[in-house]
Amino acid sequence: MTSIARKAASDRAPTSSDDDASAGWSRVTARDIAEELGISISTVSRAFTENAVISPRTREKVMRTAERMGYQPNPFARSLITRRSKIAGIVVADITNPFYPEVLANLTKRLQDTGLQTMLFFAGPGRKVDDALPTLLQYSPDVAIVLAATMSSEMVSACREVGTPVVLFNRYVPGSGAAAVCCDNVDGGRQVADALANAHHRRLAYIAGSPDTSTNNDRLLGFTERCRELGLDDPIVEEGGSFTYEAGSAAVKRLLDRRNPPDAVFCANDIIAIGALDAARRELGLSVPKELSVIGFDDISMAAWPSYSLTTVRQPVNAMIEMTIDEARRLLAHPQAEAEEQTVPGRLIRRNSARLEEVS
Amino acid sequence: MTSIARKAASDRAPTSSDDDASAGWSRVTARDIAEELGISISTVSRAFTENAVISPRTREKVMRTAERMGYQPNPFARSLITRRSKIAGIVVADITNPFYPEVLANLTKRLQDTGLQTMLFFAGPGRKVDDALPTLLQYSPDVAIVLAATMSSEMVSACREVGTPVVLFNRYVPGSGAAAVCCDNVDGGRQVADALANAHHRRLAYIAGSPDTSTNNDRLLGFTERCRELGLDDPIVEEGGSFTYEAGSAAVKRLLDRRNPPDAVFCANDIIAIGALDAARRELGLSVPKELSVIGFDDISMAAWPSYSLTTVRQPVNAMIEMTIDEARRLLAHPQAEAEEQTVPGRLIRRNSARLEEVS
DNA sequence: ATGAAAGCGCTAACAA
DNA sequence: TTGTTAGCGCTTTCAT
Repeated sequence: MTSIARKAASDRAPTSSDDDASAGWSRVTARDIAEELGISISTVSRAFTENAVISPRTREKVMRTAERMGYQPNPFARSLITRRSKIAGIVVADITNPFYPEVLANLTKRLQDTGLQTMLFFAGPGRKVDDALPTLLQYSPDVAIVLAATMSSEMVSACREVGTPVVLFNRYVPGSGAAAVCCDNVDGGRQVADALANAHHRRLAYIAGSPDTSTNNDRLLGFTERCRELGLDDPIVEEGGSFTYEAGSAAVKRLLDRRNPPDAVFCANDIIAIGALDAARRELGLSVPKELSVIGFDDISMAAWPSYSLTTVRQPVNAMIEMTIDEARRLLAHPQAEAEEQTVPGRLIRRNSARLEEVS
Repeated sequence: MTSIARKAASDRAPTSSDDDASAGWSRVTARDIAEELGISISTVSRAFTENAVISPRTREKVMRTAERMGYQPNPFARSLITRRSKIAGIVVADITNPFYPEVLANLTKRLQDTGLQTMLFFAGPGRKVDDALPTLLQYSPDVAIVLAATMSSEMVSACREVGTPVVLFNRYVPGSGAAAVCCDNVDGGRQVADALANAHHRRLAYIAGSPDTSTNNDRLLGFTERCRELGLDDPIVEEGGSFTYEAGSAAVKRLLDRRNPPDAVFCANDIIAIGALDAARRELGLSVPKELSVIGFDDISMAAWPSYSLTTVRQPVNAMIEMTIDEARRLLAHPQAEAEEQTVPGRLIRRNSARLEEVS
């Protein structure tokens, strides 16, 4: 059967049966282009391969007919051979924090710029990251990027064993073998302590987010550490339980219900801070920042909204994304390279939710 | 060369050269399982194929060794033959509106429940949906889902021609051949007009979002339509220009700057409404809802925050997601079926940003 | 119920 | 510079 006959046969419309579940129409393949041009399939392939030995003229010819006939190489067939899928698997845990949609969007865009497409997986309540990974690994992505979540060291090893490096974004698991890109959360906590101390706040509090997350712990660590260095009392730590508005709102009420309430609260992230700020103002009738200073972490776009004007530690998202991509590419190029845990400093953005000294 | 030898050869660790760019280690294949068990590759395949003729005992045996050896079928090789990728391509345009991250998350989860993995593409400023589609189509997804964006009819046809049905979420393009799932935006607008009229508001305004979006136009259409039916003046239409906080904030200021300012504004979505509400309260010193009623659309989680307590039309997100999935499956099963444009009614959620009559 | 063989669409040696 | 050949890992007739 000639290929044209084959094509015609498969080109026929699906049967008229309403139950027809045919997968649709046949696509244009390299073979079609080859036949159209009277050249070999390999040559067509070469036209689409960078650095392949092929005369510019033939390549040009191939590209034009490909364009005309609507041919695009089949990435599945290709990756079967090249053993590179050109796919990045992204696992997202917490999409309710507005910080992450933006990261996801920009990360995906930048990945796409470097020729990697994104397969998306959600972890979250009832869906552990570890559970999502077998499915992810089926697609042998060239890299797995995990946003705001951790995974077991065993899973990281499993990934590397099948050749998929893992990059954690905004989390780290020391000794796991996973690369990690984080804002310097410890330093961020310290910056806040410094700023608050300078402005003569003396009763400091910290509203925690999800326990056992490196972001939460490190921000608190730096904050406490610096308070001690400055000879201040340890901050009161109020467990929020999660990185949510409600957590912040409830926690600040408990905090201000104490005999000796704080005059400044540092919150584990912006959403908590906004919840705290709203509750302080509207439910407790406090004036912010006059009676209470509130500081967050992340600098999500809401933080700049006039009604919040939240003082916060800005995470250098774009830099972090670039580092993530660089690390991914590095690990891809050198599979047995050591995974690096990298950190970028954040910067305190002074707005109007905290009474701070003017910076000179 | 025996396959064991082949395997051993490819199993060797990458060379020690630091420049080594090998793609990693070889994975377990069906062949490995077959050899381990002394059966044929076909049988291994059958064990993983639902409704395949295979004895329960063999299947069980295969599954166990697969588990033990860490074998999972390669979806690329599989889809090369089956001509089904088990992939859903999702195109997202506007991730800054908090409505969509949640949709994306839940949609992806539900898709995954039905056995479809998600490939993610971002459109947006400078990246038209139409531009993202060729890449998307390369992966021959079983369905393309477009969130909050439109595409050209030609592109829709191109998709269907290669067997990929398109489902638009929260947009529609009549006559394009794309299926669509929307909240009933016209009806939502009408509900708002009714509620406002009942509460004796007389000077109504609408703050528009992105022009030329069906969501924006239909909400306004229903609102205006119903105002006329009720014998009210046409609402003042203030162009916001986009579905953003800043747009809402700026628009409401212009609106209240008029000689004869409105006593109620209906906003094209919640983010606009929140921007309007903040500006009205904090920049113009108005009391909401006493001096101005503000109503939004979507019911994002922020709308319920105490400081906003936004009255809004709730989109039945989960229902819409189910409909999207159902439509996708239907189109998949019957490739030549007519694409349907479906609509679900929204519901007005009465909170405290609008002065409305009590409902009986 | 199972195996052998063909081939999905492509790339990568190897020849020519 | 190009064509030929041999698969990548899998599913699917067709025999058995």
